[in-house]
Amino acid sequence: MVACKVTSVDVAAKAGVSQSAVSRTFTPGASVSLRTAEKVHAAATALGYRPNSLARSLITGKSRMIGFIVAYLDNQFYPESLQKLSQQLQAQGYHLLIFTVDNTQSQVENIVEELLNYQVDAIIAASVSLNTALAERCLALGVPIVLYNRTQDDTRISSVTSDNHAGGYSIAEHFSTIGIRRPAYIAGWEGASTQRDREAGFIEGLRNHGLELFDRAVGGFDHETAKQATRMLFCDKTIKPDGLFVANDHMAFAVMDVLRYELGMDIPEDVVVAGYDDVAIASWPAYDLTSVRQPANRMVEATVTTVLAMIENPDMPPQQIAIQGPLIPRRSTTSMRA
Amino acid sequence: MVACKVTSVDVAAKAGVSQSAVSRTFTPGASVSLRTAEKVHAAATALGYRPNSLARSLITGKSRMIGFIVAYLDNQFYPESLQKLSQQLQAQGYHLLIFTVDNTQSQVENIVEELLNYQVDAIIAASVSLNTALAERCLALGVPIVLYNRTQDDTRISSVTSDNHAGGYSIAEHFSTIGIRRPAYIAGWEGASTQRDREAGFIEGLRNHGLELFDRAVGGFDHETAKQATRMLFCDKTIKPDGLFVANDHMAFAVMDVLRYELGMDIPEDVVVAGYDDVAIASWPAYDLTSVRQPANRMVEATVTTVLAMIENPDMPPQQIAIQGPLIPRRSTTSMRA
DNA sequence: TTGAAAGCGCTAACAT
DNA sequence: ATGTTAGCGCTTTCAA
Repeated sequence: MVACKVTSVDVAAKAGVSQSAVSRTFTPGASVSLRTAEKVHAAATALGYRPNSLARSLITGKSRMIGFIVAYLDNQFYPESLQKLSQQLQAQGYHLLIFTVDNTQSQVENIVEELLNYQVDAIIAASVSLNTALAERCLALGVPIVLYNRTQDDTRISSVTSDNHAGGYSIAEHFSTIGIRRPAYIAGWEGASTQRDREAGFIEGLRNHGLELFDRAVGGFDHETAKQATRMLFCDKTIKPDGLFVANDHMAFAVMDVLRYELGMDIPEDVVVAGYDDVAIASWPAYDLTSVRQPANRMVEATVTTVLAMIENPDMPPQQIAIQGPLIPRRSTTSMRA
Repeated sequence: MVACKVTSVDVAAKAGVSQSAVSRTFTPGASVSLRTAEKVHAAATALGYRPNSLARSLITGKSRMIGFIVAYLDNQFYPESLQKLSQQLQAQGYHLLIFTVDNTQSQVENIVEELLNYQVDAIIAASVSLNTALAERCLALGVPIVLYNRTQDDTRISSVTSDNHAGGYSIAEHFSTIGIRRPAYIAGWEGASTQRDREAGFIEGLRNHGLELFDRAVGGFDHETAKQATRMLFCDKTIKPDGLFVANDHMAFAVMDVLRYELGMDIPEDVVVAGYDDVAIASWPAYDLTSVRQPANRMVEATVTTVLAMIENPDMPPQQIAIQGPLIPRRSTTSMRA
């Protein structure tokens, strides 16, 4: 019943109409009479015909595929974002072509070139930055590109993030309120704009509340590295931090594990811990981690809107969208003593 | 420097060769002289030319895209698998076109149709099953399909799983060894083959060790539902289970949270808990969960090998691969009393 | 090794 | 509303 390769010509023959009639039947908004459409549909169903998206794309110049570049799939924030993105784009008839990178710059370059070969209608780059040459190439080719959870100094590049500076600031404010005296910071990968902005906001917030950074270590957005960073901050120290802002939740969980299970410290009695992202695990009672929410829902919505708008209108000016997220105070910074 | 749409014709003109020469230069294994290739490459670089994958696919009938259907991206096992899959396929010049579903059967159907329109070279379906009609359509179209972490009764469908029956059995064995008397089970979504096999293995293992299932509830592979299931098993009960096998780790974490923080029970003193998958979080000290490892690495390797082999050779017989994974005993089932 | 020519399956003018 | 025709950018015979 189902043939191997059925083309619109086969359907046209069976339905007794022209090949273009078949094409029109499967083109939303084309002018076909009901009678013709019915005949075509009948023939198509009988033959098991489905239009070839690739051939269509070749002509229209639109593939309805969007390239998605992502590096840190072990950080729950990204699978969550990916799922929402995929769902929303799917609803609009777009699909994600996935490219994973290990975040080395050279790899990103090759990946983008390959992406462009696939004639993707746009690129969403999550958790990676593009060098200027690359960005310019996409711009020149007229392929819209939106950074997700990263910004670039180059303002011609659109981006969607949370307000990382404000988020870092609000943690400092919170630390000041609960009486932290020796605030420390565990940084993410230092090449990342999110890392930079969160730290800058935190430092500024501390300063404005009469505090200064007591210590700092680098966790590189990586679970293991974050553990090392924690040990550095606490082992063989006579004076230790009493508050820790960790650049993202993913690392904060590792940090809490080391503090509790290696160093035998109590959170929040001995040290308070705050993270960033508010991923699902943060609210699990085992961690109950104070965090700045990155509203994946709204960030994804903004990304979808921007990307689709840029596809529609290539002359749209680039957008730098920073979405405010609330501080979610939880037990990791809430002493029971009070 | 970089034009908007550069075709092989432009490059040919600039290089002073025929368009086919350009095509050959970019076709691995085609016969081109070094001199021609150099001229072409120079012209291509100058113009910023990149071959159009879509046009190529239209002719070759190979898109080098593989459709990936996935439902449970909040269960860490899937992002982890997705990342590995993407990396390995990328290394072979393939890329994943993502389709997310919320696991309603009707949605899967539409999705597969759409996938086929994109002329994907194969389909990998993670955590979903296909009805027979759908499977037959793919088979008839010659599109290889591999189920990942699911099996189907229809043996014409290839699949890669862990040995779920053996895994469930090994948990029962372990429970027997540590002296569990009232083993209970929290099931996943009951339509899933993994759920069915894990439970069957568990029950059989219990029976062979002189035990029988004390109680059972359904968690549907969902965090919240699993919490409810736990409450059902423990609230208002005079006799409670002393050992809990939860159909996957993702649910087991929710179960442990309820036991500890809602019901004030100690794990493993009051009740032991075991999961399945051995996702990263299982080894975090906050949970330290006994689990059956699903070796994502080897499962992905098997999947890639199978998929690529089927693309190469359409007549390859279907494979049902079940990969053995060890039981990883951790503190959640290891009493300190001993 | 190279170029000319014929399509891959479809859309989009253009006529009718 | 429908059929005819000309490509989209490329690969692949076929001759040379």
